[in-house]
Amino acid sequence: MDDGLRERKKRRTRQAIIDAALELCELRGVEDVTVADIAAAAEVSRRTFFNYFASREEAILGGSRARTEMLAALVRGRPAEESPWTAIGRAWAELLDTGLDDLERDWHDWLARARLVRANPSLLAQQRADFARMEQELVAAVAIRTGEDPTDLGPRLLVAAAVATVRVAFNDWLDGPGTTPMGEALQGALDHVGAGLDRQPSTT
Amino acid sequence: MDDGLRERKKRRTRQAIIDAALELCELRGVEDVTVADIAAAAEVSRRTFFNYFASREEAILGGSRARTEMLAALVRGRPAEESPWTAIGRAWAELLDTGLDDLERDWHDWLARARLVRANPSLLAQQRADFARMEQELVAAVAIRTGEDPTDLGPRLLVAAAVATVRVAFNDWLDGPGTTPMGEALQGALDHVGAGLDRQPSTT
DNA sequence: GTGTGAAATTGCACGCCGTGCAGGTATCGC
DNA sequence: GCGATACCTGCACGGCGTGCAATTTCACAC
Repeated sequence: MDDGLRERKKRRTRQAIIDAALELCELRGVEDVTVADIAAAAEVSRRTFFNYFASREEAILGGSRARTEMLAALVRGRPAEESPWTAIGRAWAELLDTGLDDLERDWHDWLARARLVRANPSLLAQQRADFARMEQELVAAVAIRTGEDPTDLGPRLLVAAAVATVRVAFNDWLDGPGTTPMGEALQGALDHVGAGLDRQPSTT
Repeated sequence: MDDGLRERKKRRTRQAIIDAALELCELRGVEDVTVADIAAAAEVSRRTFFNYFASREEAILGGSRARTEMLAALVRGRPAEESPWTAIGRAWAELLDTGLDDLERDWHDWLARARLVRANPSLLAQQRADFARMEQELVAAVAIRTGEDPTDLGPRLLVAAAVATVRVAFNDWLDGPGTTPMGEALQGALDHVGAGLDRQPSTT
């Protein structure tokens, strides 16, 4: 993992910026936090902030890339006999179980960020960009599983529908009382959509 | 339609800004066009530009709101016996046929903007915001059709999948040779996804 | 046509964002 | 130790988006 002093310092600085951004936003509201504020709280210069993140929003939503890559890896690791749709659902379950839930703080921060986005539309663009990246990663992962080309329409449609489903289910879960585990909500939505959507309500 | 001099002037100004933005971007590239440039080309002050559009990107992608509302209206107008999924597909076909195709210039500009977005990722955020708005409008329209609540999970999942499908199919069509009409490409993708995605490739 | 109120346009100023550049500082490999 | 290299920092700059007050333009009644 390249554990020189240099790399460790960089990781610490990066995390300090992410933490400072989240904390300040929770404390004072997203709109009242400037890059200069975050940089000061993380004890770096404003210029250094931009060496780590391309925008204020990227720092606030920080770390989504790592989670996305983990999800893609989990999809690639699912048994080959699972359909792509099922594999994506199971991979999400794995991510929620092992990737986040035992790291208490990660899970807490994740929820905090999700609530920030819901409360503040100015972060929506960044979140959608994150979802777009997730889509790309998952298309690649699915294409490897099925032997298709990542530029084929099939896997792209499948993954786009899956990501859209997860996004809606996730937001719905956030609005709810939070009594049922999120994994179940996700799985339910994926089952619902995966079974086909072109049904008359009356034929149900 | 409120045809005072005032309103007509406002519409003309708005359209002048949209046209100037698109033309300058096609001519010099999106990154080399500032708000001041657009304002000058449209013969308004920079400040007035911001009275009409909240951002540079909004002007470049201008007019998407009107199309979205037309699409929602078409969905509401589809026969009640059509499933929501089918209704969305048919509404899109109608929009492509009557809403755009006979207005030659609209269609041309629409394609130009789509190519701008593909060539320049800085516009992606705005395009995604437009799709998000479309999702909201369509959820409302579908909920009216089915008598469901717009906050229910069902219509939101259905519409999210439909919009994602349209987005992917549209981008795929843009990359292709353009020989087959776009309406067919859209319909094919919607049929594919609507039939259900949780299938093993081998069972096809 | 003329006055009056409402609405739109404009210029100005401001704070913030994101980036290129140049010089200083810390780390690495040897 | 000691260059080479990567990183941090301050500075300056252009561009964005907005509040504000002055000014122009339009609508409407008389």
